[in-house]
Amino acid sequence: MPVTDVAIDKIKDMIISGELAPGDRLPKEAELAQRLGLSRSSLREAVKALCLIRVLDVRQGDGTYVTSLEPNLLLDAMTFVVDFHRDDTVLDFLAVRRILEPAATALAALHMSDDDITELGTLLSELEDSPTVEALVANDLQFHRKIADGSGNPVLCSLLDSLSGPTARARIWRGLTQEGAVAKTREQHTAIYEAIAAREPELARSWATVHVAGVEQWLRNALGTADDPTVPDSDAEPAAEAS
Amino acid sequence: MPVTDVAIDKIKDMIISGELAPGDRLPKEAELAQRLGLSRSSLREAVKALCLIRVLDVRQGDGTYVTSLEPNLLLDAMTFVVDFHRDDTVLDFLAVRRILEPAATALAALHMSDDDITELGTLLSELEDSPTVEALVANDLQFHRKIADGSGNPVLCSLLDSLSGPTARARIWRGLTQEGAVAKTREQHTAIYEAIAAREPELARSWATVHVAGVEQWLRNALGTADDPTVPDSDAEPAAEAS
DNA sequence: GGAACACGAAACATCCGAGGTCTGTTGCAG
DNA sequence: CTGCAACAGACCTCGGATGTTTCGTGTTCC
Repeated sequence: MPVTDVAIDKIKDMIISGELAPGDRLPKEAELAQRLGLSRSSLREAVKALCLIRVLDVRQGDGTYVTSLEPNLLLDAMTFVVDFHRDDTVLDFLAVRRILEPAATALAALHMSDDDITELGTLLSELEDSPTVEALVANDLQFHRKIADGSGNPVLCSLLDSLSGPTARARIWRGLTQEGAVAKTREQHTAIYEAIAAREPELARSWATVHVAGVEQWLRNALGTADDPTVPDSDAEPAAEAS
Repeated sequence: MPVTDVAIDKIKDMIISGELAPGDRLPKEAELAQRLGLSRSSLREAVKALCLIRVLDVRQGDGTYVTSLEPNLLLDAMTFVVDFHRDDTVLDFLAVRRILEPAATALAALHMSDDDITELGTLLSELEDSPTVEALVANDLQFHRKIADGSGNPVLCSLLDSLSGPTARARIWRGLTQEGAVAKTREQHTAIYEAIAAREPELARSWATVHVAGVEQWLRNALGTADDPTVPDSDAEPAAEAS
């Protein structure tokens, strides 16, 4: 195993074992390199990798620190990963979102504060009648994020946020607007909001299901998949991971 | 922005734009470094970071390649991230699993092949009466993974796999065995299996819910949280990241 | 003729040392 | 006490030298 990977594991262990707590500062490059038994160059590779997944945070002129390690921070790094996926796997991501979003919406109907619900309503009314695509995407993102946040579970919130990354969503919206489905989507958003405001978790869940399923259905058609929407290819699925 | 981060974005864009397809080989270090306008050292940091999240795969003596970019590969990197979380956030992860697992189980009842269901049953019968903790964890992991795989959605499968990482699960099992809950868990596993075999998605979903909720309940008590199980701390959540 | 071995080229792994840039602190002047 | 300037510490970037691994090629032996 390359020394860099060893260094990554060592640093990981130092954090998990508690030797390095969130917010702690790491020894300086030269010192840590000597302690782990490798050169500064190799150590920097390890640090950079841990930086990408938001475990470490380096500040030039200051030092290298362990981040807060909060779920939202670490899960946010997943957005980076989701960006790599192509159109043919977007449906799989959307299917997961179809599971999580209704659950989050139902939780939000139970746990959201009255103030947050008011803000949710404001968000809806802020949208103009003929918004730009950018405004639509931004508003849609905020709306769903606020609900996810209202579920009270930071992991669930971050996961949902990552699943429908800006990239994928922008592309979807671009297509939706071309078919004039904006009004329909807005109606559903309003219905979700009202269900949450009425503290009706099951109603909110149902509307969320309808909402996501609608997007899924549209996307499925747009991608040219004429299969039964409820039955993904079960037999046609090759056994991967063979080797 | 550091040149290394720029390089990461550049490489990312090359992949997303299709200039580099899955399985493609990157130009050699020196060449790519010159093309991106940085030194080999800095480029190596970028490559190492992309390597950690399984986007690139470097083989010494051969070259650097783009991985298959399949969901399971990329989501597997999340296991690394989950490892960093402490006990106080385990409940949040478990809550998400409580949402996903029943859905996956229901899907499995619909889509799993007869052969796979047979294997699932074999898995259950393979477990001895007084298994070691290691055997229990391994068996439990395989059981749930096989169901997740049977959902037909690779994203859902990988996500579930990451959520209940070996570390957290091992710790949970260690505790469960101490209270003699093994028999109960096995009964639930059997019930889930039978529901899937009977092609009863709703029954399978319910058993899965019961199963995960049981673990959640036990863990909540073990952690000493006497709060209302259905209401996470919504108001008590401090606004971190202030600075 | 085919297979095993030896050699060499290509590419990554690791290290080193020098110069640059940014940040936080310290000390002085107002 | 406040504001500015110089200083030291820490990370950033670079380019080259050397080691290690892999793959392809050509040769030799059976």
